[in-house]
Amino acid sequence: MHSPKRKLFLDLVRSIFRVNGLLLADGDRMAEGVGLTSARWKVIGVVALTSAGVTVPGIARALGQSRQAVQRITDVMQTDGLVRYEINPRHKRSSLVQLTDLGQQVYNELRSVQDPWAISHTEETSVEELETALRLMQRLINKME
Amino acid sequence: MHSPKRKLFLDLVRSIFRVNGLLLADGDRMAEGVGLTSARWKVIGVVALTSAGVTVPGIARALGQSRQAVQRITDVMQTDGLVRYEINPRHKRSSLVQLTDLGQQVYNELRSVQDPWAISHTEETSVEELETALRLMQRLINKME
DNA sequence: GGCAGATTGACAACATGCGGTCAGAGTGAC
DNA sequence: GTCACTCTGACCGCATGTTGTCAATCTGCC
Repeated sequence: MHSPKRKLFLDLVRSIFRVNGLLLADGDRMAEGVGLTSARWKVIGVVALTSAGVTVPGIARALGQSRQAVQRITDVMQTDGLVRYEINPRHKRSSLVQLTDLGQQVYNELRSVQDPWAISHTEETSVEELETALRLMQRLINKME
Repeated sequence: MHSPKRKLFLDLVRSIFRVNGLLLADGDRMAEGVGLTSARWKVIGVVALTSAGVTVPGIARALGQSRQAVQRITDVMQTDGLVRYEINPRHKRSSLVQLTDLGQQVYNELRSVQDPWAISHTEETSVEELETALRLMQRLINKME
């Protein structure tokens, strides 16, 4: 059976692999100026949005990654002074990750680069297209996770 | 300025990261039965489509990856008897990668698992949605690469 | 209180991707 | 032919992600 959807979907899968790689490369270039990497601005984005602090496994769940991978990133970011670990009143071993002043400053700088980048990549794309694509992706996520 | 596109796009980016990870996990599960990994069926797919044989850098360009990454995969696949290197009449050092009989057989098995998987993930999605998403992704690829 | 099961941190092994570098091989302009 | 440039294979180091395991901690149920 020659389903046109099958080919379309596999082409889409290949394009996702490709865009993923290009986004990481683009992200690294953008983050370079502020001393970050793609992996770190993924993490810093989650931390910045939660003023109360977040545990490492919490970040991992938000990103859909393993807690071990996130732990390694946050450990390095602590060494670099971007985040600090605070005592978690609700868990003796699992501390809360919070941005330091430096971390907040870096996040602000990141935003000042990231926002124009995001906008420039959507100039030729309508809101409807973006919504359609996003819905499709979220449907896939729900199916697969 | 609070562009709704900005947030939509960043949400889309996050979903791409997530789907990429889930696809690799799904791919590994699927490929497990036939003794492959995600990285290998990406490569085997390119090789299978070119009966004349392809060079390693050619596969890398097709996948948008570094030739070093592909080289390592094909070296392992040669050891496992899935591909063989043939003399390239047009280049003394860069040989052509071709599927062995075993490789062709594994590719067929892969297809028999991959096709139903692809179709099952598009049941609730229209051709138009798939085309819109694919166009959007390809536009991004052109912008970024 | 006590116990089973889930969560977490720490550590390890491993796969996959990137970039850099070097020397050998092709290519094109002159 | 020669020279500059590009492409290629073979290394290397490194970042990021996965999984597995173990012990400590938390949580919910009895």
